[in-house]
Amino acid sequence: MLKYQQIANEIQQDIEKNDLPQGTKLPVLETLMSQYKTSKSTVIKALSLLERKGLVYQVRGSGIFVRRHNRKGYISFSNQGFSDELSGFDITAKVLELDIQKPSAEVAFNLKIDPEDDVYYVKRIRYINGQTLCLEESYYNKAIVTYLNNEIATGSIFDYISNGLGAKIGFSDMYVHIQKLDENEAQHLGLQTGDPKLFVETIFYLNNGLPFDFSRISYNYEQSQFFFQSTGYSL
Amino acid sequence: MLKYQQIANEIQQDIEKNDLPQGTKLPVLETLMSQYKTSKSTVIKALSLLERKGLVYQVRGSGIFVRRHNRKGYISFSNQGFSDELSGFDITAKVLELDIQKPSAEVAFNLKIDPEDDVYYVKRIRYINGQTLCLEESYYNKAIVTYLNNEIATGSIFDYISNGLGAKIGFSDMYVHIQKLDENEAQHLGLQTGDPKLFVETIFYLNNGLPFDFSRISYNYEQSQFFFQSTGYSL
DNA sequence: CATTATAATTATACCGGTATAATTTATCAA
DNA sequence: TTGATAAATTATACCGGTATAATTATAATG
Repeated sequence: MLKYQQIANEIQQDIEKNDLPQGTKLPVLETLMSQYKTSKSTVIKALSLLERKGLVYQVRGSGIFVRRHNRKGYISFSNQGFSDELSGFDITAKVLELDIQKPSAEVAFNLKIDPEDDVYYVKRIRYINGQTLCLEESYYNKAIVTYLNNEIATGSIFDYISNGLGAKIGFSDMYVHIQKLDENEAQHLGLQTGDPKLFVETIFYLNNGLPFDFSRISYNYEQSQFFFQSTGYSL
Repeated sequence: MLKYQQIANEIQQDIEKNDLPQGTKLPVLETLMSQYKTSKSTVIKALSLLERKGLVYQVRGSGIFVRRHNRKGYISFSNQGFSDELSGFDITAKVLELDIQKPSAEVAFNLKIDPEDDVYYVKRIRYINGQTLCLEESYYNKAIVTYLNNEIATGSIFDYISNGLGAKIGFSDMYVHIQKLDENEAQHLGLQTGDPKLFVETIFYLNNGLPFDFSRISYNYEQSQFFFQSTGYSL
C-alpha cells in the first residue's frame, strides 16, 4: 500500500478509535511529518485524501479539523458509490436469475461492446439487516468478468471482481431518478404498487476506463437513507 | 485565481468547446507543462481537480482521457451539491415566507448556535424551466448571513452570500431520504398526496467550518433526475 | 479597555527533481 | 504470424525546498 494511503488510514483510525468530536484540531503538519517520518508533500496528500472522504477539513493559517460524523442508520454515500460503504450493516442477497445472454442495444451501448458479445445477467434482491434493500439487475461484460455463479452472486460481486479476478475498479457514472414502483417490483420488495422508489442506473468502469457493469437498481424507500458529504473544489 | 485552477478551467473549456468524445486522449504531461508554461506538479494538480470533477480519468503509463458527458436533462450532482450545478437550466423562485426567528432546538443544534440567537427563515418554491423543482425551507445564521430580503431570495441566495457578503462557502453534509408527499407539500408542488419525493436535509458550512445554513428540501419527483459521478480514491 | 499594528503560526501554492510502476511500442525468435 | 522479450513512453509517488496567504497571538497605542 502506498505511503500516503497508509498515513491516511492511520489518521482515520485515530479519529474513529478515539471518537474525536467535530472541530477537534489535528496535530500541525510539522508534527505529522515527524510522527510518520515522511515529507510534507506526502502528509498533505494523505490529508487531501481524508478531506475528499469527508473526514476532515483544512483551514489555511489555522489547522486541520475533524468533520461531522454520519447519523446512525444512514448509508454512507461517498464518491465510491454505495457498494463498499455498507460496512456495519448486515448485507445479504437472494439470486433470482443468473445466466449468460446477448445484450440489448442499450446494454451493449453502455458496456461499449458488440451485440454479439456475451454478458452475465444477474437479477437479485439485496437485504440490509433482514429488510429488502433493493431489487437489482446487472449486466457484466463477460470478456472482463469471465465467470460468475450463484454462490458468488449471493455475496458481494464487487469483492469477487476485485479480489478474485484481480481487476481494479475505477469510477462510475450514475443516473438517479425518483419513481413509483410497478406491481412486479412492489411484490419483490414487499411494498405497495405506486410506492416511491429510488431508481439508479449505473455504469461501472475499471481503472483503465473500460466499462464492465451496467446495472439498474430500485431501492426500497423505507431503507433509503443516505448520508452524503460534499467537499468543495479547493483541494 | 490560482494557476492550477486556471489551467483546469482552460482544459475544461477545451474539452467542452470542442466536444471531445469519451476516450479522447489529452496531450501528455510534458506537453501540457510547456503549453501552460508551468511545472509538472501544477499540471498534475489541475488534472486531479478535473478528475475529481469527473471530466477526465488518468491511466498510469497510458495517458489522460476524457470521461463520459452528462445525459441531457439531468441535473449534475457533484461534490459541490446541486446549487451551482444548475447552469443551463432556467431557475426561478417564489418566496412564500421570509422573516427573522428564534431557532428550534434542532435548528440551533445544526447551526451550532444558541436558541436565543437570530436566524433568517426562508420558505420558497424553486422552478426549473417553468416546472416546480422543489419546496425549500432554509434557516440562515443571522450572525453570518447578516441581511436578506425578498429580492435576494427570489434569485440565488448562495450567489449573494458568495459575491455580496464575500463569504467563502466550504462544504456540506446531506441527509437524503425517499418519502411520500403530504397534502400541503403536494399542493405547493402541483402533485398528488402520497406521490414520491426526494427529501434532503443539508447543513452548509463556510470554508472555516462554521455552519451557516440548515435547509430541508422536498424535490418534485418528476424533475428529479440527477447525474452523479464517482471517482475512486486513487488520487 | 478596546483598537490597531505587528509578529508568529500554519496551511497552501508552486517549483523541479529522482525513482517507480503501468502501459504501449518495438524487437526478436520460433 | 505468433509469442515472448526488451525498450520506450507515460503517469504517479515521494522528496524537500521557497514563497505566499490566511489566521491567530502578541504587542503597542490611545
